[in-house]
Amino acid sequence: MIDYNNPAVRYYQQVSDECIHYLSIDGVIFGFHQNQLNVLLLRWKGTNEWSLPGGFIKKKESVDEAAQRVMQERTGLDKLYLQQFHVFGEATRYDQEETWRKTTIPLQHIKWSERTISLGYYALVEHSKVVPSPDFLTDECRWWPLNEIPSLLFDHNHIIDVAIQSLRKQLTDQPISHLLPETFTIPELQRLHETILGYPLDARNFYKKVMASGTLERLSERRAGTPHKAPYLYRFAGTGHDAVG
Amino acid sequence: MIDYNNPAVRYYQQVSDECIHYLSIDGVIFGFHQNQLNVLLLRWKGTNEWSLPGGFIKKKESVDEAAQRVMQERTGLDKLYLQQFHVFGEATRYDQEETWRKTTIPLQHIKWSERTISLGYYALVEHSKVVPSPDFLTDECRWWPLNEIPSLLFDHNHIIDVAIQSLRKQLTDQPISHLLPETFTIPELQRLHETILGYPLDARNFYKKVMASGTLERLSERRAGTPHKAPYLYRFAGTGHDAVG
DNA sequence: TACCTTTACGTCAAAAGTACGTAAAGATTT
DNA sequence: AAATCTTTACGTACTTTTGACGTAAAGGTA
Repeated sequence: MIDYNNPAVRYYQQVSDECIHYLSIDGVIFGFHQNQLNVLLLRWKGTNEWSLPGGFIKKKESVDEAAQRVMQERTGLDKLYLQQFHVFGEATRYDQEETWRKTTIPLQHIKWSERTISLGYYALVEHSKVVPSPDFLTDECRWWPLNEIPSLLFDHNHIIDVAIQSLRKQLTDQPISHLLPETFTIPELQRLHETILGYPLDARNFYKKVMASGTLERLSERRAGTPHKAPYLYRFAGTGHDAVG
Repeated sequence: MIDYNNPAVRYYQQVSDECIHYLSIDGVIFGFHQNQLNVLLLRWKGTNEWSLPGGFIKKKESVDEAAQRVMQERTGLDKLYLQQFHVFGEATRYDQEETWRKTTIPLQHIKWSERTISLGYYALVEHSKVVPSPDFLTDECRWWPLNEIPSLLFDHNHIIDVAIQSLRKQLTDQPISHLLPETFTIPELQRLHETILGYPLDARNFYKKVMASGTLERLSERRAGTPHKAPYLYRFAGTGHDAVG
C-alpha cells in the first residue's frame, strides 16, 4: 500500500530506480558574508528541521558530476569549486528512526536502503551570486552563519565540522579565492582568512605574505565609500580553478 | 543458465547478496624492503594479470571496517594503519569488456553492477611481518617493487599513483613510522623518507630534523653487524597510532 | 698502520616568519 | 581650518626555521 501521492515517496521511488543505493552526497556550501562564514541549509517540508543539501548519484554519472549537479540546483551557479573531503561510512551514523520521524517522511512507504554511506563535498561560492532554492523535500533554503547553526538532521553537524577542518587545512597551503568576488581588497581577504582560521592576523604581515605569494594582481581602482583611506582592489592572477567538476 | 561451479560466479553471487553494490574498496598496501617501496599485488586465477587487493562492503559494516578486513585477509596482520585517500568515482574508469576478458571471469553469468565506485585506502605495514595470501579469485599474492609494477587490471596503476602522492603529502606533515620495524636506525629512517619522496636528503639535516620532532627515543643498543660505525637504534615515542580501523 | 666509509654530532648563512613602527589617505570632531 | 581618529600600505628589526657544508669518532678493509 504505497502512497504515491506523497512527494517524498515519489522522490525516493525515482531515486531508487535511477540512482545508486546505499550511497549519497552531502554538500557543505560555504559562503562569506559580513565577515562570517555561512553554510547553505534546507528546511524540510512542514517541519522546523534543517539539513545540508544532498542527493544521490545516478547510475551513469561520475560522483563529481553528481556533486556538481546537487550543489548547482541549490545555488543556481554552475562550475562550482568543489572539494571532496571525507567519506562518512560508519555502519550507524545517526538514529534513523528519530531522523525519519523528524522529517515526517513515511519511511514505511519507501523501499530504500537501511544505511547510507555519504561522500562529503564542500563548495566555495561567492555569497552574493547564490540564489538559494529548496528541493522538493524542503520548504526553504537559506544561509546560516556558522556559529548560529542549529541542531541538524542526520549527522550533518558533524559533517560541517569535518568540512571546516579540511577547509582550514587547505588554507594553509594556498590563499582561497573562491569565496570572494572577482575583485576585493587585501583587508577583505584578511577578514576571510581570519574567519576561516578563527583567530586574528597581523595586517602588516598578512600584506607581506599575500604579496610574496605572487598570486595577486593590483588594479588601478580603489574601493570607494569606505569611511577611511580607500584601499586598492586586487584580483587573483591565478587563472585556472583547480577543483573537480 | 548460471554456472555455479565457477568460483568467480559463486563469489559474485555471495557478494551480490551480502555487500553493497556499485561500491568497492581498493587497497594499496605499502611495504618497505631493501630500500624500495613495495606494493602487494594479486595474480588472477589462470592468468598473468595482476591487480590490487580489493573487496566489497558488507551491508552492516562500516567502510573502515571493510577496508581493515580486506587488507587483513591479504597480509595476515590486524590493526593495520589505514588511510582513506581518494574516491575513484568516474562513470567510466576503465575498459570493462577488456578487463573481464583478461580476468577470464564469465561476465555473462554474473549479475553485478555496470560500474563501480572505488574507495581508495592505503595501508602502511611492516614488510617482514606480512604473510601474503591470495583470495579465491587469485592464484598468487606477492610484493612488487614500485618501479617494476606491470600494467595492472582495472585502473589500478592510476590508483597506486594517487596513493603515492597522498603518502608523500602525509610525509611532509609527520614522519612515518608504520613501514619500519619497532626499532630502527636514523639512516634507515632516512632511506625510507628518501624512497617515498624520490630524492636524496642530507644526512646531517635529516638527523637534526627528526631529533627536533621529539618523536624519537634512543635506545642504548646499537645496530650490530654493520660494515661501519654501528648506529644507535631508535623507537617512535608517539604511542598512539592515529589512523582508522 | 694507513685508508675508507659511515655515524653523530656542529657551524654558519640564507630564508621565512613574527613583532612592531610609521607616513599618507580619508573621514570626523573641535 | 585645524586637530584627531582610523585604516591602509608600506618598512624595519629580530627570531626561528631551513639548507649547505665541516668534522671527529667508530668500525671495518687494504
